[in-house]
Amino acid sequence: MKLACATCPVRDRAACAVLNESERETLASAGRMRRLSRGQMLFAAGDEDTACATLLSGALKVCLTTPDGCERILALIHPAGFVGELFRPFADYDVVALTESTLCTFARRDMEAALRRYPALGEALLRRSQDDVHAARDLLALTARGDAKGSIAALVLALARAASDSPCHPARNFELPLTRGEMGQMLGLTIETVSRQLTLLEREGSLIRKGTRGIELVDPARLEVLAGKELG
Amino acid sequence: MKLACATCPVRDRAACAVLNESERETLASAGRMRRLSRGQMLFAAGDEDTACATLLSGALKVCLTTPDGCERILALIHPAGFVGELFRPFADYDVVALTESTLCTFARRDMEAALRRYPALGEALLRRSQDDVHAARDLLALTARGDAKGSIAALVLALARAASDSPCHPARNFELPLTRGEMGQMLGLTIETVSRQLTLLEREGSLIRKGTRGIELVDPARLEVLAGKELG
DNA sequence: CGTGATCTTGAAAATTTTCAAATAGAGTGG
DNA sequence: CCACTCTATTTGAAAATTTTCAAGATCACG
Repeated sequence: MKLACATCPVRDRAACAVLNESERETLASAGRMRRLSRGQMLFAAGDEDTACATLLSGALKVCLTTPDGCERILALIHPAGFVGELFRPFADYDVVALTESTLCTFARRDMEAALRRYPALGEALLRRSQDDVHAARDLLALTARGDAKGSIAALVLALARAASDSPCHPARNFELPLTRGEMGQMLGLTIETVSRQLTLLEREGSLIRKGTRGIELVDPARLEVLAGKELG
Repeated sequence: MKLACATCPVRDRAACAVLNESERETLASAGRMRRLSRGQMLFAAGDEDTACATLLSGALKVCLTTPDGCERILALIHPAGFVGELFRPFADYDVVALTESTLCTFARRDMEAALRRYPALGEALLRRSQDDVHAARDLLALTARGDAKGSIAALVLALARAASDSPCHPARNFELPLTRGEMGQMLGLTIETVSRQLTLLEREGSLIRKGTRGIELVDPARLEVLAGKELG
């Protein structure tokens, strides 16, 4: 499917926002729109013909599957996010849709060409890449602190922020895009530990579970304290 | 101190290697050489006049200090590595020398100007930034796997590779650039656990401790197995 | 309204942390 | 060069946390 930048929901937040109309048009002609349903894989680790993509709506996970079959989530991608690795012969990670998602994809060579043609695009991708470094480091700071409750609190807050329209304030009511198992994979905890900690947070009155995926934040401030103010 | 690119030890591996002689000369005139001894801080989190730097020799750690004073190491920087965040008003992390180190530093505005003037430099930094993403994700994959021995094994291997001249093979004998506490800060473990796991690895015959910091790899293959082949 | 997957909960087992000392090392000043 | 001191490391044992194993309970969906 052809791209429709005119109606693109992340038109002025995505990396390509730095391009002018005609530049954008040129780049768009090399791209293709794609729709994924939950669980569908966009790229697989080891793929040779790696591509890259901007996420328009939905959510993706970037994960590593170890030889023994256990999966670890390394990053979440939200709308306007860019995914795919330039300059590398193979993809290193799997990228999978967490929810119904739409994105526009580009062959890597087309993106690399555009990058050389439009220096501003390179700068935009550099900014975005540095944001990825931050995100990975924030997740790192969260993980393995020997404090499961704090990790879960921080993750819930981060997901609440991602679900919110306003950039800083967390949504009060939202749906978790992750299963318990996926939350565990992000934090290095088991499903059972995640479940138990959520139960504890509910008993304490910090949040209320609404069905399996729904969350209502009752006392975000307490979560902040538990989280130790980490994970922007 | 003025830069001496002609004798720079990372002259053709650092980001500035993409510049030609005259371009490099121009950039160099904006930079300053700096020498740090172990424990000295290059940047502190919250600094406003953030700068950036290329490491010529030695090693740096990038770390986050939580409000309650506990420190977490998010990345190690090795020679030819680039450190410092463009495009951000404040530094987010502390950067501290692990060993005697030399580096050349640039004011952020000078580097940003160079980046716009020399698109190839932007591409080089983008590559490097993507490498940082990988490094952070690899560390993430390592951390909090509920398997202290495997984490330590992988970290020792990674440090052995970093200490080696050849890019792929680990050094057989080398000095750890990190204290036990710092290793723990990287992996989310306590000093005692790190120490105990090293003792176990020695008892198993995987390695030999030589003094406090020295390591001889006796059975790297076994470490690989324990590590689960992670952390490039 | 089944049916399979996801989630919750319990209890025992394993691992890690904590607390407390003892040892080894590095650096300093005499 | 040595003794001294301060810091880092190792080790032990108890406490705390998390994982594992095992059932139930719930949910989503056809």
